[in-house]
Amino acid sequence: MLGALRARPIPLPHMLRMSRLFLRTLRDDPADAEVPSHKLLLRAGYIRRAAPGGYTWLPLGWEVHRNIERVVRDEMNAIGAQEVHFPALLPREPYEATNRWDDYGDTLFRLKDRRGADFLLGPTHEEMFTLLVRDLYSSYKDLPVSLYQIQTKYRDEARPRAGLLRGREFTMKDSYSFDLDDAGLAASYGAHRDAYIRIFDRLGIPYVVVTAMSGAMGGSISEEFLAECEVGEDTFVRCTSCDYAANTEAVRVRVPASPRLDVPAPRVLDTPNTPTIDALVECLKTSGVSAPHGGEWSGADTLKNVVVIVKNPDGTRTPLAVGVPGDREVDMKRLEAQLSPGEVEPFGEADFAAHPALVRGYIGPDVLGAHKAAGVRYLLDTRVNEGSAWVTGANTVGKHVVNLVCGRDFAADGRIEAAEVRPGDACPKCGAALRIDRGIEIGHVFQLGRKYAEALDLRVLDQHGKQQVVTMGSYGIGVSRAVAVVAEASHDELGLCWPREIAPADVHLVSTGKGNDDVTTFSDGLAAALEAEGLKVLLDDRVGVSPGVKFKDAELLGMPTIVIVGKGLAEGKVEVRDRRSGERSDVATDAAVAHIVGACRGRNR
RNA sequence: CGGGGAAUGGCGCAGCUUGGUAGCGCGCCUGCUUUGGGAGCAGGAGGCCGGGGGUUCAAGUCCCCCUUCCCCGACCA
Repeated sequence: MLGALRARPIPLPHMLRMSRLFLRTLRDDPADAEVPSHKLLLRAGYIRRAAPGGYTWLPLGWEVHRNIERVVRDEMNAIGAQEVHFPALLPREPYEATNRWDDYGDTLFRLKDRRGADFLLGPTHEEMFTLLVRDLYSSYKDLPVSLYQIQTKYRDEARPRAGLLRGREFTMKDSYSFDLDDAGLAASYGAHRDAYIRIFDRLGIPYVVVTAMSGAMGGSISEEFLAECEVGEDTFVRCTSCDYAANTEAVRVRVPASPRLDVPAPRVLDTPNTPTIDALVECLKTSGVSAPHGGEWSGADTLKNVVVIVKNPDGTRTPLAVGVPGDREVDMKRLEAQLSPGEVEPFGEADFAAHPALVRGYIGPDVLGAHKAAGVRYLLDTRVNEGSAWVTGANTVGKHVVNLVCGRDFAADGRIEAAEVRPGDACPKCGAALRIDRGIEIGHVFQLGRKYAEALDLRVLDQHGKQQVVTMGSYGIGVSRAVAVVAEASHDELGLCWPREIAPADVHLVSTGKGNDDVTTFSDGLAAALEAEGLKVLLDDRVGVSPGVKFKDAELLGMPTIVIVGKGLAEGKVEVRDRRSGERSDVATDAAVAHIVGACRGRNR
């Protein structure tokens, strides 16, 4: 009877034995995975989908996750931040006090307990941290302080996708700084920003720091760490000459002053069948009317007035007209970011019916503005600057106005950045051409200011015994997302290639032995010797699995160093391969430990 | 939330058009052979065909509803 029980070798402290590891790799790509990180993490047995937008971490995946946590903790502790841990299940009241119960919209996971009381699953924890500090601290002498946690966060995303890259449950490190004054906040912010740079460098993630909008969080100065990534969801601009980089939502266009052209008085033209900019331009070209700049008419000479509905958090709907150059689309993301927490919706049939002064395709500034005929607030894009001349709708079907000069012939209720940004546009900092790239947000730092402290009454006594509202910073890193981002940044056609800092093991030792031969004995001894040197070893000690399968698995799993003990042993050699470069070398058995340790310590990537 | 595709064993897929015993490859189990690039032979286990309603003598297959997944758009660590 006892003989029928499987032998259970006592594992060395860190040893991962594939014969016992809870792992099943897949030969084929899962059908519902699209992006490389999702496919590979699934195929290599790091994660498994358990719910819409929710993933189970298998042993190797969780190892990577913990390694990333370790790097994050290292660097957070190094700047003096202290770790705490809140519940993920939170009461409604604090979020009510800051209005985020409503402002967060449908993305907030709301639920009720058995008595019908409202709860939420935390999407971020500004409120809880603020309350915690308020409860315990009341003096300037207690500041500054920075607290952080590594927590499971919940967002009821409209569309979870791409595996770990955007789930509804994910792990985030969020930290919060508390300072007495703006200089202190700037220092805390700077410390976090520097720590983030060290963290992402250590994780081997290529990233760009871009200026960002603070969005629904409120606050002012804000930067995002974007991993450059083709499958990323953020679009950002970067200067081809200077160091300017910004999220497209946050780009602030600088338009040179318009030349003071001597533009004739405006006049109305018959422009039949010109509800679109293209049709209008064609019509102008054959109209005999010349453009104020003397050149040929183009879409850039037209002023397009787009009407949208702004849906406010309280449910009310306000129309808004935006004037942009006709050759550019309104970038709804940019627009919405500036109207936050309002949401932008298209102006529908019913809305046109409710505003008869708005003639679709021929809307002009004459009727736009809070106190004009249509009663619609009117904002002009930055590109429509003072003194510039335009062709625009005459508020009558088939008619447009030419030579309408901004400031001279029309005005708006204000300004807004609404027009799309395009590659080649001028950099707001140095004027060189901008390029546009995609990235995925892996970190976000911003100076929250006093919004939360005010809403939740976080004050301390200053040196003069006066109450001062504390100023806060908020800093996030997507930990689970980082796992996918590293996989995205670091793989090839064969599989994953983990940077050494976060790999589940330093060495993947492939033993082609049959269980009771020299190869097996040597492999076990080598693995133990490497462990004794402080390396983590994943030992493929499976018997009856062909070498080809083991090689494929080693490449798929992605440990930085692969050691093969097999037929070379007869000549006293083992093979050492670098997973990333593919570089391989035969090493004498008696030099193997030193060589492998050197390979693992010599480079850190 | 709009538009498009899909859901059949752990994974990849066929079967649906034309209703009638649920199949193939991989993986898994047993035995023998094999052992440096996802092995061979033989024998097995494993499936309320996403869920619910209908039509029918009979539904994986036809009809309706729901859920989930993927892709493209609107939103985020």
